[in-house]
Amino acid sequence: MASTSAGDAIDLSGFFADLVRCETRLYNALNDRLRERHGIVTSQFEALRYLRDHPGSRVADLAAEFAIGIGATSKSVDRLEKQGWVVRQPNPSDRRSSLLALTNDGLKLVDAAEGTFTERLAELIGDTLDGPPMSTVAQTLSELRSVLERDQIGMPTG
Amino acid sequence: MASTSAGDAIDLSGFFADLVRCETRLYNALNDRLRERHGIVTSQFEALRYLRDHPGSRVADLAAEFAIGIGATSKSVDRLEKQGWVVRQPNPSDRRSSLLALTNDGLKLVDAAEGTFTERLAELIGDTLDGPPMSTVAQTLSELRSVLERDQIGMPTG
DNA sequence: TTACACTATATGCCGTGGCATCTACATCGG
DNA sequence: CCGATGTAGATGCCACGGCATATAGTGTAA
Repeated sequence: MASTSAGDAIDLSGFFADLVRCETRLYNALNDRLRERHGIVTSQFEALRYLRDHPGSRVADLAAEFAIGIGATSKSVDRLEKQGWVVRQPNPSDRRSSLLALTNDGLKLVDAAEGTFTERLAELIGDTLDGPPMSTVAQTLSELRSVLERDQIGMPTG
Repeated sequence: MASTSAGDAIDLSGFFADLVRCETRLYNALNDRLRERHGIVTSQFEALRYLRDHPGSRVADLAAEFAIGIGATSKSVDRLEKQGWVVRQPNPSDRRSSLLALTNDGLKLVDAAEGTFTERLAELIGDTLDGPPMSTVAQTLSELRSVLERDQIGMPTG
């Protein structure tokens, strides 16, 4: 009687624990490598990469992408700006907000860090989990993410 | 030529992004509900549940479970102790460390919060993703977690 | 144009984690 | 038993996010 069409109810707590623990350890491991080689951490790399790939974004766009608060995002941009990797440019169509852009240094940094990031990620999971099961996981997480984003689940207040 | 035996190389960066974003949003959503109903956040719930299920644990055991530093864990235990949910008991076999135990209040709290946690988690993912794909995801993440833990990947220094 | 409601984001205070450091205790070789 | 080395965890300083609040700037309607 194993494996009904709906699947025997999954241990959601266990699943969640595994999800969080994988995320924590991968994030930590990537932080170590990125800090060592480029002096940034994963969250900074992700922000810079997002800005490279989405020119003209505003603070609110970053916040929505990463599901962190607007305030936190603003401070995070302050720090990137202080390092000279990002600039706030006046937004001609709304003076309340700024358009964010990478500097040349910022661009060089992301491009360099991307190699490190990808390589380390492959070491961490590419070599270990491969093939069909991994595809399923990737696709399922992608769907779950879409649903969570569609329903605005887990967006911080500020 | 789709679907070779190793699977066409997965976009690891995309997978990682989905993993992190799902984790963030689920964690935030659970935080909101737990804070509202029990005045704790997910990390505290997880710590209390671990202590309930692993009596006699030490600070280092918590740190290893959650892949956070010993120092951070010590401070986290301070806060739980200050709330009256946990006590440090002298460890008869090693006076450098303490054995951690839940108080009665702590036990009542975890048991109550567990219902909220499980229920909210089911709302968030149980209803959305069900059946075989989800099983595969759960099992694969569980394996990935085991490998990361076996190799001590992503353990903070302090 | 003036008032009012709304929106984008900046800022302050707090909780929490990383990392470095310090201390007490444990352990091992002699 | 003694000194050297190792280990558990406590603590200080910093980075960073949540949340509440403050400040501009925008849009709308009278």
